[in-house]
Amino acid sequence: MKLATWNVNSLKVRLPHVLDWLSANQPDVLCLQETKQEDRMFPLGELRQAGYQAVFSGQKTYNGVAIVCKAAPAETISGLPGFADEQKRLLAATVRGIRVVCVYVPNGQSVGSEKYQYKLAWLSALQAWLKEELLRYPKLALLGDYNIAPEDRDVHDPLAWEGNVLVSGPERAAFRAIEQLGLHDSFRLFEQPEKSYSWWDYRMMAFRRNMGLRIDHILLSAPLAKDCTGCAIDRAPRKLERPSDHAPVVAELVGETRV
DNA sequence: ATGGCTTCATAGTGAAGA
Repeated sequence: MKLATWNVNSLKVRLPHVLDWLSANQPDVLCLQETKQEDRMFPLGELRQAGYQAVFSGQKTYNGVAIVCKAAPAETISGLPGFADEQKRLLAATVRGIRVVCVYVPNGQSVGSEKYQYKLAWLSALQAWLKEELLRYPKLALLGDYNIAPEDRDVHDPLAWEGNVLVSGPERAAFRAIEQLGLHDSFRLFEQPEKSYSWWDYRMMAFRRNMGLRIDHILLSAPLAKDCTGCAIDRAPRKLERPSDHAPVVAELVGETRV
């Protein structure tokens, strides 16, 4: 069982990359963020031809999430229950007995801004909802672009980034609060290369210089974490022409998890 | 260097991302 997440920064532009990546990697589930596409434009036909089904919640220009999967998705919900929000940032579906939650956490713009407050409020609502969702679905995976680098080792230059949005204390505290629900950062269950990142700025040749942040994560509840055999960031698509600024993250689970 | 790219909505630039 292979679970993956990828912020594609426009599914319209990145569809060829996504189709190639699906074909080469054959994940069971791929969560997408920043599809930036209304639902009526979603490329369901192309994905079906590649052997995938999908649920999606999109909008024009900004945000937008999708869960692409081989098996049928069930019990789909979109949006954070109890949190009024125009922005399409959350999608949950049950796939082969696993509750898959796909999130595009707000960026926050800058510490102290209105968008930063919205980010913290959103994360707080997410945490509260997850607490309930975990009671209903003990096998839960939370995948997405968290827009939080949890630790200094997830930041290429911690000093330069100190206190900045994506690394600030309150954001990291929100990340830890979610972990404390019993969700494990699958990437850190294993030994990893130094300076592992999932996002690099388009500017300054940041990718070539590996000036990145690890802000895309796959968190697993205990019953899934114990079956997790590996987690890796796939830098290959970031090297392509016209890449997304994010790389896919993949977690592998042993065994056939069924309802 | 408070920018550097990239995308989108637009039709010349501006917002937003991270």
